Amino acid sequence: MRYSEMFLPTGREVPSDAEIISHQLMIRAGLIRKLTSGIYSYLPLGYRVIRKVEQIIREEMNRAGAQEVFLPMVQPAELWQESGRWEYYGKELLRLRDRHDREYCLGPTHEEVITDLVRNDIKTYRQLPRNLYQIQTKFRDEVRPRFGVMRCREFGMKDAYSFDADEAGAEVSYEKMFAAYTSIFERCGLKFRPVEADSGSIGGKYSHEFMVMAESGEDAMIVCEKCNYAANLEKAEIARPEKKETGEKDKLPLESVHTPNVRTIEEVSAFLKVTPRDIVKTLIFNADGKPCAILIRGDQEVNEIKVKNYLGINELTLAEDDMILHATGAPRGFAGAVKIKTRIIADYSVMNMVNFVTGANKEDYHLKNVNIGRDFNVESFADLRVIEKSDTCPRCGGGIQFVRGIEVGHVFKLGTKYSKALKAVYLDRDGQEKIMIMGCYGIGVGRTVAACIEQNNDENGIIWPMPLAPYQVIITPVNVNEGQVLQAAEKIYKDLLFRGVEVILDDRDERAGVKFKDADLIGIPLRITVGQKNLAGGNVELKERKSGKTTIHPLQNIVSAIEKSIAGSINPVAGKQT
RNA sequence: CGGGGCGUAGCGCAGCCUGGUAGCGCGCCUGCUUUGGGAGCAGGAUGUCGAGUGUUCAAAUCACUCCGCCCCGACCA
Repeated sequence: MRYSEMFLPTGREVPSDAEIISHQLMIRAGLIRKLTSGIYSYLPLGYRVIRKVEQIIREEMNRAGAQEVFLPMVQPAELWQESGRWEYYGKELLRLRDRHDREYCLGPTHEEVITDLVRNDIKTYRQLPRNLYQIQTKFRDEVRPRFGVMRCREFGMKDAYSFDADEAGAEVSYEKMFAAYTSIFERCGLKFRPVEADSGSIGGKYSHEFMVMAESGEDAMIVCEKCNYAANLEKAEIARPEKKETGEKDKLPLESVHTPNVRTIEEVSAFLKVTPRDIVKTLIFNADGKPCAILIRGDQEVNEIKVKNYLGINELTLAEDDMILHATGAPRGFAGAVKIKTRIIADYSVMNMVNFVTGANKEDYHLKNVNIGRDFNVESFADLRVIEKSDTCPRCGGGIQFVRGIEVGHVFKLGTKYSKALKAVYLDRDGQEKIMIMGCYGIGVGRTVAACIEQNNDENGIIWPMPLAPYQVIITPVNVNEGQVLQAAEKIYKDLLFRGVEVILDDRDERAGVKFKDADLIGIPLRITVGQKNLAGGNVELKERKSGKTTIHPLQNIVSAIEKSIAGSINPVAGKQT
């Protein structure tokens, strides 16, 4: 493409509403423009990158045996009512009505549609397993879109769904997708890692998120320094400690202390001259409408997702004042496990505590020397807290590190959540009706592009890895008014086009500096500079965007040098297509 | 949904407090010079000042209402 004919508006100024580097660069390099909050247009350069990612996804999905479909974006309410998510999904689901006043939603994901499709046309185990995928625009009415295409409302996503006859088959499907995702992100040239994650509102048993490592990432995770355990902070497990028996004689007599207006952990520890580690924090939660007490050591934090999963409930919030009053008999700030009128679940952190401090369930009083077993009993001990720097790997006991990342892919084992609700059943070998086992697998396409920029940029702009680069080469004639220079550049341009290289010829009548700056900003991996000086010796200059290294090549060798460089930096599809 | 901020030329911003001719830089157009890292000089175009209502002789400026956008929080594949 000739630069002079391209729609490629680049900018020098950093847009005022772009916070993170990828957002700034995507606007400055003319990849995207915002239409309205959380909704973006992709310009030609940006769309080329999107298509590169999509193509890699297609190749790897096909190779894994998945088949591409294209599903509707507008979906009838009935289907969502059938799965129960019309009620459950909340405001993120954009609902609309047609001229007949019938209700629809814009698809934020496609479990319902795909399950409906499959249940109508798959009847026997002979037709299983199947894995169908699509690359579609999704709409989620995010509360707060931000970071450009990283968290937006309308976004491109690849979603795949697997249907299996049994658990063992579902496991195989999951493993295949896990492997395909690994190939996809490797081919994109990203530094990433799969981490164990909570499965969120999509539901299902367990899942892995594919995280692109980036400081600006919205997700926090921990990685083990020794083994390959890595997990989202929400999910990161904490090993059960060993139970130490305390002799009855070590338990000091229970004592009630007047603590006027002393409520928070900080206030209590200061008032009683103890550390937060000596206090057991009693949090009253509203668990699907019923109160539940969660005990945890005073210096630690409850992981609400763990609590939610442990209790197997839908909604968990900290209890309102009147629920606390009702459950404890005291206002907020004085809750304790002794004689409380709720279930009591304790985090492992309190399992071995002795002679600790708690609220007294009485206004302005706390208890000292409280002991489990003697003063109260807990229903069970469980892993309910947020992992901390001082914790160790739950698998191998090694040290852990806290890192941040961008979630670009997520693979779920859905089980029968949707197939059961929507009655996606088949007949097995024995003529028995069985429910299909599902899996679902997503990749954020736009987000992958943004994540790539987060990992590959410098003060001059984007540095595309070759597999995602919108163009592989840019030819920069230093001065288009010098006939020989332009002619030489045109010749190289035609030769490269002929060889199938994706190339831009910067034929604009601009000063060299402007062209260099633009070439760097839009991040084309290879730049051929054609200038009077080198040309006099029959040479041109090749500059690598990533390393900044320049090499001089005779005119007749430049095309082969380029082809060699490109071949060396594209990860081809391994193995044959199916 | 709660808190805060912003809306003035394509982009980045000043002007508003203290009402009276709408400005600056970049970009854009024309000409001349320049030509290996965002050139110089000269000339030029571009605005419902987010919208509406009110106060006033007079509103970008003051008041009220609405809309949009951004940030923090809550929420969230």
